[in-house]
Amino acid sequence: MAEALTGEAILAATEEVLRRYGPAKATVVDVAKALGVSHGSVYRHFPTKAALREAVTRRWLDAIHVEMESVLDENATASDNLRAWLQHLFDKKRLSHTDEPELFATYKVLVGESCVIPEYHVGHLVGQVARIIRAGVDTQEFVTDDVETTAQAVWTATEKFHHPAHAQEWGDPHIQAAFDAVVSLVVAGLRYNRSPSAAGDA
Amino acid sequence: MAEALTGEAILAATEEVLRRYGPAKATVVDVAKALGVSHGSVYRHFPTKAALREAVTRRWLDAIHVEMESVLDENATASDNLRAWLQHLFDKKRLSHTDEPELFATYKVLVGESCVIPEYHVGHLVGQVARIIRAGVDTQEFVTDDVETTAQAVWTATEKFHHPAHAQEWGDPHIQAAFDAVVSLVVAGLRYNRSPSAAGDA
DNA sequence: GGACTGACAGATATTGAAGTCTGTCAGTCC
DNA sequence: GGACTGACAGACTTCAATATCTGTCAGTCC
Repeated sequence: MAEALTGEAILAATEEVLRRYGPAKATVVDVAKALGVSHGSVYRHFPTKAALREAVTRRWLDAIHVEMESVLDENATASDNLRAWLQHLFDKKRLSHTDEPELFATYKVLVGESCVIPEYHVGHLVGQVARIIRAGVDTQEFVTDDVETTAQAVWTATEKFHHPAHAQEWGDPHIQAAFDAVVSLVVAGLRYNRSPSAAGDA
Repeated sequence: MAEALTGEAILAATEEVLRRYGPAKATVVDVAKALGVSHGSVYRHFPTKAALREAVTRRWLDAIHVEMESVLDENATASDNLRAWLQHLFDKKRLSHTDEPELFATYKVLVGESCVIPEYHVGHLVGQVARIIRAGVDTQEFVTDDVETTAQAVWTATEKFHHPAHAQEWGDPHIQAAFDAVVSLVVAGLRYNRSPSAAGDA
């Protein structure tokens, strides 16, 4: 034998095969062929094709999580951090969509195949938003009585700029202006946000 | 002959046929059959099948526009009006989605077939949001230097609660809490919103 | 003579037979 | 004896033949 077949090698080969053939055409046999083994061997490391695809997707999302982490600047205001973080996420997704539309479509399909993967991804990123907001609350730049709920609200309010269902709208020439308007509205809201129950009063 | 074939009668028959067979199966021949005429007659009133479907969709959206108009209360605060208006729109779409999923899917397909129809619908509703915001600015309840842009931002920030691409998430038991959190954030932002260009300062 | 019909051509959708893929497992090989 | 192979069954896709639909228009009928 050449070298032991590892899960990592299979993941790399799967990524390459997905890149080349797309999610609809990529088969387990293609992955095995790229590795020079029979497809039965792939099933010794991953129980199903779905599990293999999910592992590839998770690896890809983890890289995004690490990159987003690096955008945060401890010396900046919470508003600036939030704005920069949201802008970075938007730019990343938008560029990926315009520059490598097939790869973007591939990962869109992969993420959509599972229920747990989007939860994992969104949960992680909302956690990062919550940390930005909590820092803002600590410096009294932001006001909120429930950081988690507010972070989720910020995520939801900016959905158009990160949810792949809206990707086709990212080509609109006015999209950056729309982003700025929403983020300004949201940041203004964070400066004096109220709990839902106390929302009706003056 | 029984009675003159009118455009209105054709629209009603088309709606019924779409309801019965769904957008994929409904044919012009079905519509003609329902009216007891040949399909050639339908083409005397509508140039193409697409035009016929678009006319049905527009009639349906116009009814929604009228209904949304009626939600506004001149004596309420702008915040209450905005909240009630968004809630009414959300409830309407959510109930339609859960109670008549096939009809909802039908109109989702019809709206998606055209580019001009969504623009028409969104343009009209954002106009109503703009009127609510303008009233709030007049009473000094809201602050903004560009009502149109801000109305668009409110629409975009609440996209999750009216865009059909998010319909499957409307069944989530926490969706109303998410709605309340986003609307509270947005309303707080309207009370002291800033223009995008002035957003970076303290 | 103007509203309507129905046969028609080209485009689109359906169907089922043939081919491919997934996941398994008894057997091979070091 | 444990990693790997490759033939296999059943599920899923393709593809091409067949059927249906759209849009037209010459002709019918009050």
